[in-house]
Amino acid sequence: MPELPEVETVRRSLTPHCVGRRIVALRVREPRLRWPVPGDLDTRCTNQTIRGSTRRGKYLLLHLDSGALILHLGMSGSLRLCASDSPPERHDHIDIVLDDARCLRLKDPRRFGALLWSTDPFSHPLLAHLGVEPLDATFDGRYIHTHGRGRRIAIKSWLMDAHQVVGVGNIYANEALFRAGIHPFTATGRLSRPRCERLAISIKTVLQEAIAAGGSTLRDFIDGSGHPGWFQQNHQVYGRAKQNCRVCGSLIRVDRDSGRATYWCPHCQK
DNA sequence: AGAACCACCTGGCAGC
DNA sequence: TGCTGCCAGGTGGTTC
Repeated sequence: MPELPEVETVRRSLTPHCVGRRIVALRVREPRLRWPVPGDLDTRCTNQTIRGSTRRGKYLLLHLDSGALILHLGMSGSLRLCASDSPPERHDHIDIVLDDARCLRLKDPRRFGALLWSTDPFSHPLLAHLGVEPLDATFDGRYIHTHGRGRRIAIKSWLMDAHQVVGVGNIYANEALFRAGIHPFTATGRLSRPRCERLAISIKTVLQEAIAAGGSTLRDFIDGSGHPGWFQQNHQVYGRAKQNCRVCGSLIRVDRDSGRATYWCPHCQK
C-alpha cells in the first residue's frame, strides 16, 4: 500500500522521536514476513543508537552504529511509535524498543513487508539495482525518454517498475498519467520528448503534493503517530471508476493492466 | 530481452 | 445472518 509519499510521511513523523535513541531490545512476535526476519537481528541491533533515517524508494532505512535496519511496509504495513508496555494488537509483529520506554511497532496484516539488516544497506541486493528517485533532479523527461526508448510496455507499467524509477505505485502512477494527459496504455517508447517532460513534472508534483498532505489513506494507512493522510481527497482518477472526471465530466474508466486496476479519463488522456 | 503472469497473505466488501 | 468470491497500496520469481 504505502507508496513513496506514505513511506516518506512515516519517516518524517518518526525521525524526531527516534534519532539519537538507543535500541534496548527487539521483540519479534512473528518473523514470517516477505522474507524471514533474521534470527540474530536482536543481537545485531540491541545497544546501538539510531543515527539517522533515510528512504530509498519504498524502503525505510534506520541507520545504526554498525549498519542499518531495512524496512518495507509491503501492501498493508504501518509503523508507529507507542509505549513499549502497551499490549500489542493483532498483526503487531515486531517492536523496536527504545531507551525512553517507547517502541517502534510494526503492524502488517498481510505480511508482505520486510525487516532486514545490512552493514552496507545501499549495496543490499534489494536496493542495489533500484532505479532513480523520482524527486531527484536526475529524473526528468530526458530520463524517461532515454530509458523508455524501444520499450513496448505500457507507460503505466513502466512507471511502476522500480528498476526504472522507484516509489511510484498504482495510485500515483494513475494520478500522474492523468495530470500529464497521457493514456496509461501508451507504449513507453512511443512517448515524445515533450510528453516525457510533462510526465516527469506530473510525477514530481503529485508525489510532493501527497507528501505535503501526509499521504493517501485508503483503508489503513497511518503515519508514525497514528494519523491518517488526506491526499486521497485529491485523487482525480484512482478509485473513481464510473464517476465524473473532475476536469471534463466524462466517466472515469477502469481497466486491468497486468492485473492492476488502471483508472483513466478517456477524454483527458490520449 | 522483454512482457505477462503468479505467488505470497489477510481482511473487507458486494452479492447471493 | 452467513457464506463465497473477488479485490487491495508491492515486488521477486517464473514462464513464455
